[in-house]
Amino acid sequence: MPSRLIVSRELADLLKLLAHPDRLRMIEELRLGEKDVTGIAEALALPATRVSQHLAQLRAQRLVEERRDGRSHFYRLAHPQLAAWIVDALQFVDIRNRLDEGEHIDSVRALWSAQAPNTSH
Amino acid sequence: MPSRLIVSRELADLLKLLAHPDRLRMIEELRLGEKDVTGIAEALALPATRVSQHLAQLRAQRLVEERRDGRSHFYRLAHPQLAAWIVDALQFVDIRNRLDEGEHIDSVRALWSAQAPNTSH
DNA sequence: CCCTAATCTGCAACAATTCGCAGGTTTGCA
DNA sequence: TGCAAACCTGCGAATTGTTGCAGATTAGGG
Repeated sequence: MPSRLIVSRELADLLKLLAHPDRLRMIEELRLGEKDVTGIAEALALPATRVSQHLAQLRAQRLVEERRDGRSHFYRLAHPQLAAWIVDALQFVDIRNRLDEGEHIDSVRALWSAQAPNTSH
Repeated sequence: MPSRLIVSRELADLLKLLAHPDRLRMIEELRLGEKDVTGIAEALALPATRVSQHLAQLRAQRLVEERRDGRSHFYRLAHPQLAAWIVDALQFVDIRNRLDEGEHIDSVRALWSAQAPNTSH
């Protein structure tokens, strides 16, 4: 009965997929709704190719869903609660000597989930 | 204000640390209380050296705390709620064609958190 | 003091991930 | 049909992660 082993591998694969700064920001970016590749790339100041590669990975494990409209591909979170679950992880990051001195965990949490600083509109 | 970038990197580091089947099982193993290196190694059928290496990583990011008693080093979760948070991630793993057909998410969840099958006592 | 148990650390080989770039596909429009 | 916009995929080089093994450390017991 190696189910336990199997589950630990599945979980590890999921966490590995999430364990990249760009992908985390992308998920956070999709928190409020769908967005197309170019939109994500601009919001996060990343090359569109990289965003596309990340999206392919997220898509492969069904974390995002795609909708095509003309030449644009819109992506949305398959599980909207994923973003909230990720924010919950902040309680486990080691605060000492990380995050510039004086920053409080709650302010960081608020900032992370805050609306992006409107790169364009 | 690159705080957002910094936070995404911190989160990614944390998830990267968790994204290993052995380490996930170790954390689950510590869910109910402290255990020494040999105890963990036996319960999970892993070489003690590997367990020690994993523990060093978890320790470095303060996810586990150490207590020494004689020659044994007992480890415990720094944040007991971490184990529950990890179990929550099961809702995001893609079920199709993973987990042997017919297995239900709830049964997997129960199995994962169930007491280990007593390898020895 | 010496031996052993329990654990830790350093290192090298191997494996996996990341990322840019080149080239391909699909769609809209003239 | 031809062209350009928006995306996707394949590939190779550089980086990063994993793991066993050999050799320290630390502590208990003669």
